[in-house]
Amino acid sequence: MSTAAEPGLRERKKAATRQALHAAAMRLAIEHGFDRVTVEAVADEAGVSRRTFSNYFGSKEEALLYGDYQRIHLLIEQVRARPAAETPWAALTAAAEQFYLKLGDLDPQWIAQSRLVRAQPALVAAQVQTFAALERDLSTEIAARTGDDPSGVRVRMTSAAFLASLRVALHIWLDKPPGTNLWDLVSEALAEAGRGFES
Amino acid sequence: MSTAAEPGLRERKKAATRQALHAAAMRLAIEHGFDRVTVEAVADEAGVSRRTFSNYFGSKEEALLYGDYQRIHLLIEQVRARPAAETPWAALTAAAEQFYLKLGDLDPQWIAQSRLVRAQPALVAAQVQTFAALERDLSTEIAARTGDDPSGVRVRMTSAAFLASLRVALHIWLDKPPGTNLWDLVSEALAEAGRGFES
DNA sequence: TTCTCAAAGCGCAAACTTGCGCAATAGGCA
DNA sequence: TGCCTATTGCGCAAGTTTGCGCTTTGAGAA
Repeated sequence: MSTAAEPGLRERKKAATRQALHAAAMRLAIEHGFDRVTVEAVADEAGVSRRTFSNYFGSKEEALLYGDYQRIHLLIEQVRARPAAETPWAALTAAAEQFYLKLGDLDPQWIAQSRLVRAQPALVAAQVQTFAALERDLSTEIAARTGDDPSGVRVRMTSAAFLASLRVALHIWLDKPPGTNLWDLVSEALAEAGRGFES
Repeated sequence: MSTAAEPGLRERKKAATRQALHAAAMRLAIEHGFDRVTVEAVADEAGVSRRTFSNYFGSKEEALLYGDYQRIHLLIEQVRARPAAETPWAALTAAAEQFYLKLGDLDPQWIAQSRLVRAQPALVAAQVQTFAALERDLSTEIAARTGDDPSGVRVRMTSAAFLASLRVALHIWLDKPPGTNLWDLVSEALAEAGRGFES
């Protein structure tokens, strides 16, 4: 029961199935377009039943966005690795920077394809849920750093503002021509939130 | 085609139906509990078919939260009435204050009942969508005040931070004992966002 | 007033979501 | 090694969501 211990065969299988469903959804969505993909086809492609699909994901959108979920979750874990001396916001922005700079090294072909999928209105809407689902986790992380109450207004707002920065930057990025640098937008959004809005 | 002109009988009927569906959903949810209410029952209560329900709302949650949607929308419109000399954030906080202070005058009985309904996990999750749906509207309002681009990072972030303040305060409020003052929490959240997070 | 058209209500069908219960199986325990 | 229990996969059924097309009705033009 340590922070991230032994996988165990059972959990491995589960993770594999989830990953397979996500990958299958991505593949089919890129190939045939978002709304020409049925849950049945995805489940089929991943080798499980439709019912099992629903045991893993509540909707097609969730399955597609699971990649984003994992990535942001990873980013949140990187926050923990930041020096304890850093303030929460410093740790967050530093983690975001190392995270998004690495993201730039990905296959441009793949980025272009997934961009098309993510621009789908239904997915943009669902993305909000993905980020909101991570607010608790991030609050816990921030509170652990300062020893504050994870449910306090300050902690919750820091968490919300950070995730809102990522989300807003991503939305703006999707509206811009391909090739636009995402980190520049994230960086600008974080700076605005850092500086505050009352001035 | 002025800012808010003649309703027209057609639009009136539409608004009435939407309102009737929302009211019916609230009534039944308060009476029987959120998950014992079917769309069919709501449509029935409002005197339309299930199909028509879906023409107005994408889900039970949306119908329930339509009240919140209207209220926040109203708040956004009140922002427009603030003096042009005020900065965006000053106008937003001032509008929020007059808005939430008036909200305190509502029937405590009704507040207690709707609190129970809103605490439902499915609704808390859906609430995020409700607020996100208003980000564009609010961005337009803020941009109009300063002459900025409504899609700029600063405007979008101001909008997101303001709505996040309302949302986070609301979530915290739902977790607190009944009778807690909502405006106090909103005020604190707005102050945090106003001051910024980097210090 | 009457005609025309677009929007609204709705039935139908296909797809999606979700609680329930049963069968297979991983993992712990004797 | 062999049993016990909780978890996972999945079929089924009830309920929900959504595209399509038909019918009705408000609103503007003739």
